[in-house]
Order: sequence, then C-alpha cells, then structure tokens
Amino acid sequence: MVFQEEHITEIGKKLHQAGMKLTPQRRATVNTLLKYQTKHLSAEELFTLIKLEEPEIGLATVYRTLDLLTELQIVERVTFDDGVARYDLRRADQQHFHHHLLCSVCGKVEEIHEDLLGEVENEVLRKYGFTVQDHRLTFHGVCEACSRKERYQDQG
Amino acid sequence: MVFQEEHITEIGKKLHQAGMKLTPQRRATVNTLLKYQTKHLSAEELFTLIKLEEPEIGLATVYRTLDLLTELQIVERVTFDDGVARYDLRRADQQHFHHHLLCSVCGKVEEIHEDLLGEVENEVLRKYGFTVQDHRLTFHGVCEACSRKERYQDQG
DNA sequence: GTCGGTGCAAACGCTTTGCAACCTA
DNA sequence: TAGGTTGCAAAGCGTTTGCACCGAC
Repeated sequence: MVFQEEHITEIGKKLHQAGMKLTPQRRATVNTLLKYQTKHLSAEELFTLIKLEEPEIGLATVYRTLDLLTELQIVERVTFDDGVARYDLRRADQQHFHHHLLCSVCGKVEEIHEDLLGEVENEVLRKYGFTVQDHRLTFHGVCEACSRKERYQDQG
Repeated sequence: MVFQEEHITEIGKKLHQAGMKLTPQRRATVNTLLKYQTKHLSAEELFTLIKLEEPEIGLATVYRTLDLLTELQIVERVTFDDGVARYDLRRADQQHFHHHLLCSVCGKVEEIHEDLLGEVENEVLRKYGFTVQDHRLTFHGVCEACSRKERYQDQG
C-alpha cells in the first residue's frame, strides 16, 4: 500500500526530528495501527497483532512505543469508562474533530470525523472563560443496526 | 443540613427498593459524596474522607458501595485519561446535562450543568442513526484564572 | 564507543474477590 | 435467624520500571 508507506516515512521523519529512531518494532507498531485504524485497540490487543509481523517484540516495547507516539501526537489515547487505554492513529488533517459513538447493545465503537462542537466551544469560552484546546466526546446509546433489531423484536 | 437528610432518606428508599440495606458505611459514603459534591474524588480519596466519619470502614466496602450507587444511578463514574475512576453524585433533576472542563495548567475540574448537546444529539440521530442515551464530554484547555495569569506573565 | 532501544521480569497502583465474621430487618 | 454486608488479605489486571544486553550511527 503506497498510502501506508507514505505514512510510515512521514512518521519516521517526525521521530527523527525528535532525535529518535524508526526501529523495526516501531515500524511494525505503526503498520498495525494503520491496518486496524479506528478499531480502538488496547495495548494488549495491539501487542498480539504486532507479534504477527514482529514476533520477538515485548509488551513493554509496545507500551513505550505507544507512549512515544502519543507524545508526538501521532496517536491519540482514549479511555472509555472501562479504564483501559485504547489507541487511535490521528489523521493528519484532523485536529480534534473526532468523536465516538459507543453502542451499549453490541459494544461497537463508531467514529465521527466531523466537528460538532465548534459553536459549543465558543459558548464555553463566552460563558465560562474557558479556552478549549481539545475535547473528548463519547455518546453512549444504541447504534443504527441494533435499533433496527430492537424494533423488529418489539413487533415480532 | 435538612437538604442532606432528605437526600439520604431518598437514597435509602432507592436501596430498599432494590432489596438492599442502608448501613452506616453506606450512609457515611453518601454523606461524604454530598459534602464533596462535584469534587470528582477517586475511591481512595473518598476512602480517606469517609474514614473521618466511619473509621472502621474498609477500602473494599467503599468500592462496593460506589459500584452499587453507580448501578442505581445515584452516582456517576467518570474516567479521565489518567485511568482512575472518579465519582460524582448525580443531581435528581439532572439527566445527563453535565460536562467537565479540565484545566491543563492547574488541573482543576469544573462542571457545567447545562445541556450543550441537545442539537448535536439530534444531528447524530439524523446523520448516523445513533440513538443517544447518555454522553461523556470533557473539554481540555485553560481555565479563566490560568488564562489571566498567562496573559499577565506574557506582558510582565 | 556512545547512547538510545529492547526484552524480560519484577514492581506498581487501582480495583476486585474469597472468606469468615457480623449485624440488621 | 436468614441473607445481605463487612473487613481483611490475597489475587487480578493493565501499566510502568530496572536492568543488562543489543545495535545503529
């Protein structure tokens, strides 16, 4: 995938700028993040998948790499209420226009890449004097597929 | 505080309805939650405070009580990105109109009790077919006090 | 040769659980 | 007195850290 290679070299550059190396382990981690984009995988889940490409890698290295990528703002760490950290590759074009829909029936996590909060953030500044730099917005509810199923069951 | 007593008996009723008892430990926990409302304390912090009223209480009981109150929707469990659960007494009149402002300078957590998301939730239903039941919204940024300080420093 | 990066195992902090004793409705 | 509730200690789980070894520049 050319697209993927571009991403990797771009990330390699960022690492270099920070005086750090693009090791095979880090490359494999980024590859896996790219491959499972928007899946919101935990460190342990990523570890299992990364091992397919880089079997010798250790869990600690995965954590360290994810921390590093988070600091460089290449990935975003999200914590839902289960307390487990999940990791998301950040799109280059995306500031913080990124929300989650968490279905309480099937557990699926959907992403919305659209800024729903522009006006709301202005309001927060106006009313509370709070300057918003970033946000975390997760909606809990029922996704389209599950709603349909529920309606179906109610009738049947 | 009459207000507080009302709350306690009301919560006692809810427990009763669920076939559970209002023990001294639970009473002390609710009292402390009332006393430090909107402080977003962790279980450990609450434990320390509850012990002032009920010195024999164990940490496990605090966790169990908080779990119980969360299930009964009397308190709300919030997890910011540090991964530690914090607990918030739910106001009777409040559905989910409750957001957080997290200052990245001083670490303070402010609450907003105002529904900023009514229109946004309609949009989510319209565009994504997702029926919103609840949400978590946290703004990361700089609070009014810290903004003022920063402006002052820039000038001085 | 230096210095960052790695794997392993041990440690860590928050949370949950097993169990015997307790106590309240 | 029956069943929920408790305190304690141990275990659980995700995450971090110490350390010796490795490998690229």
